[in-house]
Amino acid sequence: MSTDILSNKLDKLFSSLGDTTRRQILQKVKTKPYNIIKLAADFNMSLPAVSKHIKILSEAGLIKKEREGRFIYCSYNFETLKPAMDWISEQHNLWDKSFERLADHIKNKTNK
Amino acid sequence: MSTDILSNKLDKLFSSLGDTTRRQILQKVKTKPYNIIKLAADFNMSLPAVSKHIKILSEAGLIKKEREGRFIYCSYNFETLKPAMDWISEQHNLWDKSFERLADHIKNKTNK
DNA sequence: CCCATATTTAACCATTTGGTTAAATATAAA
DNA sequence: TTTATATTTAACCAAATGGTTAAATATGGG
Repeated sequence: MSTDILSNKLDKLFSSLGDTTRRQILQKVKTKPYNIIKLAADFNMSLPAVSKHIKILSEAGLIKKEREGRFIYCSYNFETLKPAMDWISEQHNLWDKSFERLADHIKNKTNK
Repeated sequence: MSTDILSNKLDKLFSSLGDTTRRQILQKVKTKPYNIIKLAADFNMSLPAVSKHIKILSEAGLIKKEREGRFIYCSYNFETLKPAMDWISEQHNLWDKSFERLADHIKNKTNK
């Protein structure tokens, strides 16, 4: 995957997570799928507002919508979080390396 | 920490990461501190634009600004990523183990 | 077919975001 | 003290965000 497409994915992923309501929606669908009306009932918010949040989560790839009759059930695509996890892990690796550098630096200093 | 303050922190944290330029800035300061002008030089963007991005990262807690004479150096607060990592790690039990290892690792580092 | 229900779209609004250029401020250097 | 340099603030702009209400569009059940 090219870097800019990944960037775009990460942009959508991280910014979709940057909203409390959306993280709460994900918490809700964590255990079982919900339809929009049931989801909206828990947030003091209009149906279209919730619908929009779900659209954003859906476009980020975090939830999957499946129609069953009149209802559309939203479920959690956990695996979509992986690139975000990877990105953060990568920062951690860099952190590790910075510690290593620091350690080397100190080691070199003390050896001289 | 109360839930809504944590929410607000996560909102800032995740949405500050939801921009390619800001993630690139973090990549830049990962190895060594940079001043704004040096940072801006690498992005085809005006100084005030970069300054604003840095303000956002700074308010999210991801970078620390320190003045040295005329320069302000930006460095990476890696440990600020922990709540984001924790949030993601809570999303799926399957991932818990690997994240716990990572979290413990970072916790040990930050506590020293 | 008609009706009720589930969801989305349209139109609107206020605020935020991400960029610009120009002016202001802070500090060091001469 | 004057001047140069580093950074921020001000003022502006277009587009995106997060919400609303009202209308439109499925879909299933009588």
